[in-house]
Amino acid sequence: MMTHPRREIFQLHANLCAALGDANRLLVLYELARQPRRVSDLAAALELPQPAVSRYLKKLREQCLVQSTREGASVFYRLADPRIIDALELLREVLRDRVEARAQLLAK
Amino acid sequence: MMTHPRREIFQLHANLCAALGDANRLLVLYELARQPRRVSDLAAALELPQPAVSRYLKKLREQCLVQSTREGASVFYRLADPRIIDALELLREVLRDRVEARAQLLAK
DNA sequence: TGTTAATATACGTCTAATCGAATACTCATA
DNA sequence: TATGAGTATTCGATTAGACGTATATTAACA
Repeated sequence: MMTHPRREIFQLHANLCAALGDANRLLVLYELARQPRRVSDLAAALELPQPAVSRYLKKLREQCLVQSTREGASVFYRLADPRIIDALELLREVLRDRVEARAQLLAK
Repeated sequence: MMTHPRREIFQLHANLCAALGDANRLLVLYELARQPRRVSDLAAALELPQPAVSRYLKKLREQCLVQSTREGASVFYRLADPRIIDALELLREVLRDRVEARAQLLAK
């Protein structure tokens, strides 16, 4: 599978997008965009169980969307690249327009 | 589930991203960015079976990423919003830097 | 070295996504 | 209205993803 070199790039691209395709992982990314955080603080802030947050971070790490640095017993995570939020914001604009368009239709 | 209004938005946002999380759907989007196309032309250009392409288009349509207009027996699809490609290109840059960083490490 | 706090992983389960193949639908035209 | 081209959907099977819970790992420090 995926012998075509062009398709391989699209597969990597898709893997990156797929990592963004989960509401909780987006919450994690946006929280980290506000400020770097320890895993436990992240879990507390988002009101999510710690093992779940660790799993989200793992997937985000695998796609190089976040970076981690250990400090003593804790591990701090930060956003790997601000362009990630830029891209997400673009999509959110598209989403907003979509919702508005739907509202317009209903208002008619 | 998903009573929190903030989380609902993130869910919609995630659904949008998830629609981008498939290599073939990305191929479709980029092909449509080049020019609007009929389903069959799209299938031929991408060397993918037509029922598969229709399925990809369906999911993209559900997320308002593409628009369709019927013309006789054919259906033309076009990109719904150029910002989609902008967002994808941002992510592709992140991807490129990631690959380069990996290459740097290997070259050392 | 034993204990505790912090983080990561493993396991079992359940749901959702994907695919190929077959088929149904839609529209124009004879 | 029967036909054919173009498109969409269904079906069954397989695979991947997400979750909660339990447990393992790591590091600091008594």
